[in-house]
Amino acid sequence: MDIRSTLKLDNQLCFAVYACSREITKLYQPLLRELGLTYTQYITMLALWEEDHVSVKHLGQRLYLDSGTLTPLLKKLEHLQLITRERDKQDERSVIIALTEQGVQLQERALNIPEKLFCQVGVPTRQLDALRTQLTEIMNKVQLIPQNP
Amino acid sequence: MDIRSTLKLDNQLCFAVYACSREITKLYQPLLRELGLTYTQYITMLALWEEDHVSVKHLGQRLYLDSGTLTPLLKKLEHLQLITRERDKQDERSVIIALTEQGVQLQERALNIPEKLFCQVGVPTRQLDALRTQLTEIMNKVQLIPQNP
DNA sequence: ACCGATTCAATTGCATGCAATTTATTTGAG
DNA sequence: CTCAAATAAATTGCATGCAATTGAATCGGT
Repeated sequence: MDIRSTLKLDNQLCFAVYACSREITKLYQPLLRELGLTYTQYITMLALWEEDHVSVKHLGQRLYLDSGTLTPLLKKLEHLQLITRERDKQDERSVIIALTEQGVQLQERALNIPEKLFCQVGVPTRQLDALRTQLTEIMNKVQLIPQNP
Repeated sequence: MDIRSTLKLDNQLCFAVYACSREITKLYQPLLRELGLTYTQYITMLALWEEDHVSVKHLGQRLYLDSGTLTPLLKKLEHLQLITRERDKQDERSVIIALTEQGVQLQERALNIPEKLFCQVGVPTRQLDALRTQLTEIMNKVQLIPQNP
């Protein structure tokens, strides 16, 4: 087999994941626009609806995002009055993120989003679950790889 | 089942794809740094190594990127002397991207990247191929969904 | 208690992504 | 042929992502 075929775009898992991620994000846009959220803001709200009153660090570990991305994003959500940001009294280094009443209530308007997406894409649940499981497995493998530092 | 469980982060295929994409990109970073390329620049070079002398529009369709992203990125690759950008003589609206000699030769130094990544992640080829196939299927389904305009 | 190492969030700088608009060029209906 | 519509790239503006650095607070060994 030609060694160059290993560099073909359609043979790259990385490209399939990368392109798929962006296309899926675009699919969410019109639904999220109704909530006044961007995709990353939506993902952040998902995490907070599951677990409220968490530190920026904890949120970052959950979302695989660092403070460089989260700090401005959380300031935006604060400005939208969906969350509050307060220094942890026990450890002033940490900032605790908490949902406001508006933030809690927004979940009601988000409840039908997964169903709408599912209907649009039209792929069986079993297949979606299998895909998600495999991606999670890859994630876990990648996590174990020692990084440079 | 609790309807709210459909909003759980770990149940979202979108989040799995989104997070996995970013983690995989990070895995490429140290290898691409040796070539002096960013991840998106690398993906663009992959497309050009397969098919040279293509328009920005064609490249965009291949990579699922628009001119807003590609124009500055291609200018950067031009500055790195890996490609040239020239107006199409037959249709002055188009810009034709072509590899320079340096751009062609860079492929040699990229040939071992897929193998290195494969060894790092340690997931069987069969599984990676299956994953890629499923992602491609989702991509195709998503492509068929009529967009707002 | 002290102080160097560590931790956490914020900041800075750079590179995407993409919607929306603009500019230049081409197309095509009449 | 002519001009409005369509097309391609570039530009603008905004929102990420993330590496690297900074600043404030805490930890921990002595």
